Amino acid sequence: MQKKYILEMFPYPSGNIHMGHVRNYVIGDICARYHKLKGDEVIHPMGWDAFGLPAENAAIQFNTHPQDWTLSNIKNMKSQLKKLELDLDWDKELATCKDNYYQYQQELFIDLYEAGLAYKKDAVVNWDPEDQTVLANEQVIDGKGWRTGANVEQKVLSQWFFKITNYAEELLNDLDELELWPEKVKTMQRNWIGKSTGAEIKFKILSQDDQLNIFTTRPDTIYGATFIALSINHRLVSKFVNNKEIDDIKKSFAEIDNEKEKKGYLMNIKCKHPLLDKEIPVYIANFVLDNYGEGAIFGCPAHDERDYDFAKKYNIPIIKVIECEDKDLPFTEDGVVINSPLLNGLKKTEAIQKITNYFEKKKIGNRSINYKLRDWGVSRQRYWGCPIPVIYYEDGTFRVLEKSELPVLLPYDVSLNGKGNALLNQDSWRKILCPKTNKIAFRETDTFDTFVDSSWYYIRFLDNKLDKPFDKKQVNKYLPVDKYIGGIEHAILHLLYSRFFMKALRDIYNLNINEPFKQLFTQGMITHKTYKTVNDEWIMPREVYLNEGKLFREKTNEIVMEGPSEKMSKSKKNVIEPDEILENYGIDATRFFMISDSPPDRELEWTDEGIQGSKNLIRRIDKYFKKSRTDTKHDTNKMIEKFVFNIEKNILNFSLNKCVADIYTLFNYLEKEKIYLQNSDLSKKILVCLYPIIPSMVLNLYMDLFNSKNIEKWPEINKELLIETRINLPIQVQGKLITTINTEKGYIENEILNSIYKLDKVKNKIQNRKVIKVINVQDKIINIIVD
RNA sequence: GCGCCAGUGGCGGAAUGGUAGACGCGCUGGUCUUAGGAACCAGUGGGCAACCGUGGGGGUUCGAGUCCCUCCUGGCGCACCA
Repeated sequence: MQKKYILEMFPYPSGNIHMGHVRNYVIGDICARYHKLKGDEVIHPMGWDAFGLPAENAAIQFNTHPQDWTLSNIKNMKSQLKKLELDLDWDKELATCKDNYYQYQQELFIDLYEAGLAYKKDAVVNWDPEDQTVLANEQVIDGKGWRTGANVEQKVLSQWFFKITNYAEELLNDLDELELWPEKVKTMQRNWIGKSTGAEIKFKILSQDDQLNIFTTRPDTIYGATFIALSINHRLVSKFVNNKEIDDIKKSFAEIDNEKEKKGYLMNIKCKHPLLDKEIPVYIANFVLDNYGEGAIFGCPAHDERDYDFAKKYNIPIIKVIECEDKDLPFTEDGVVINSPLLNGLKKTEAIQKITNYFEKKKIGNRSINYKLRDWGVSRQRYWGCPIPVIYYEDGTFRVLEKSELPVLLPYDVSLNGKGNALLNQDSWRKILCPKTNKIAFRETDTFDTFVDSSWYYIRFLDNKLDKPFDKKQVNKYLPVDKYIGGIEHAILHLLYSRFFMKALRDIYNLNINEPFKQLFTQGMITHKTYKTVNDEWIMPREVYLNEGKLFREKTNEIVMEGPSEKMSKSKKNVIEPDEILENYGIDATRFFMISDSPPDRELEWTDEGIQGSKNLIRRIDKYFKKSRTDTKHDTNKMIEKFVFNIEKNILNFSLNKCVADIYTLFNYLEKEKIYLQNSDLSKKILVCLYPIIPSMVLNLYMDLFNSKNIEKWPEINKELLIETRINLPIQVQGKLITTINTEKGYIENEILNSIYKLDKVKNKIQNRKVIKVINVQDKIINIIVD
């Protein structure tokens, strides 16, 4: 028996499922049911990504407790999922907020710490002022918090980090082996990891016993270096500039739009050019990133756009070291090196090689690889998360707890006021007597980023009752997840963190698994038309009615304007509630529509006509099987074999919209020819194929027709039946279609040509021109070329 | 700016280099009547036609929606990454 681990991204228990969940889980459910019919050992679990801020916010707003709020949401959403009749392994259910999940996460943290993959350091971090917590780099989008949209501030805090950078190279390289991942997601991850190769060059600081390390991808332009620029947070800035000045500079940077304007301050130190007898000025500049390389650059204005802008503004010399016209400056393309004693006449790649070798020989630099990827900051200053199992002593030292001291349970009795971390004020929980040292100690009050929770839940699903995080044998047997289905919004965050976790756990536990998700499928969003009144008020689609070609709002009769179809959102009032749809159209029609109108990886527009069409088809199928059997001369074996073949192929490719087309085609044919199969074996075959898609009605029909609810195995395909013996052969003249003829496969070219030449359409086309060539692609096409 | 993906009827979308538009929605005409959010039948890329049609222009090929070059448009992602 083959194992198939089919997983949909588990939901955050916000209260209600939405149509996006429905689409996601229906796609997964179709796969899971198909594989079960094939006789595979299917794992198809579901759980809850249950820690996180909305619970705290809701608790304050509704005067409840995050735990109560979360658990009641889970209860409600579970009952909604049950209504969708998903074939899930509910005995594997887990919720990350329960101690039988998160205590094992604390164990994993201890493992990571001992393996050197978790560490604590002071760091400049992204602070979300609205959520009052730190965010990882991945969670800051365009300078704003990914959840709140608030402008992120920079703060220095002592934080826990996971050493994801240790795996940068592997995370990058292994993307190549993920053949069943969308190229788009892989590209995004590659960009995020951001590998660049180049050199690190040492610049001596004149009349100081200190030096600068500068990373560059263009060591070939070193002779054109005319300035150095540092980030305001660079080590040497605090060494040579006093705090007041630093603050002033920071303020001046804060006042301008740093993306549009370049600003710099000349420092009173100078560097020596590594190859020339020349002094280079050092600036503090707003455009130097402090978290890339060492936060320092050398500027070669002639061949870099930023450096050029900066040099123009501050009258810094511009020295050409690659041959080009003055008007082309800054010239960033490949060219012949000039003004560079060691490199003149070389092209870019040769020059890079030569100069880097020279640096290494002279010990003034070396080859270097840089990644944009930073270590993952996992501390969050929030109550509703997994406690980090660490204690601090009064002298400022800390100790990571031992596994025997776990679990560190989250206290229930806290007072939440929305200001800061509630755990900080819980001295009864926070303050302990350390059993090892008998000293007073304080628990870590930061909790884990919830992305830590979701980085290993697919492992815990394998056995949610185990008294350790997971069982090695089971992991080796059942991972990776064969099909992982979810939204593309997790392309970087969750999917990169999970890949890191899998690799880290592999190394710690000596597992055989390199990648957590063998195949990734990203389903598209569901969109719906939006409507607004002339006063810019969003209104619900169901309030709108059409009269004489114009749209009006019910009750008020205001004129309504139709907007574009957009992602369903409460603020735009274009949301469709799953519960309502299930009630009005039924489970099968709802499932059907989820796969009908678009390929699953593209947007699906919600339309009333669409869901109604699905319902009509359901009714039609039902009626079809209830018609009494007719004797017929038709041989439907071939037709149905083809149907089985197509459905199988299309389920395996996630081309579920084509399954819908296959179903229509089949029933169109059967009804047109009035072939009613009722309780025959052929009916059985059809129903088995329909079962993954519309299980509810298939079960009922199966019961009616065969007096059983045991759906048979997926039919073996008889390949001989798929072979067509007659074909419609297209006939072309000069590559253009003239006609088609119906003929036996395996015709003899000369024979068939004789009859083709007699066809009026062909004769008219050829007239008395000479046939110079005939291209016969056997059983495919015949193309006659005349002069 | 860089990267990725896409552009096919009124709309959603099908097409291993070999009959473009499967299938659905919508629309048109008709049938039926238990007047329905129903069902059934016929039609539906453009053009009177020869023919023309897959964003535009080139190319490869007997043959291009599909491959190559180039441009345009749209979406997504990244973005002062040294």
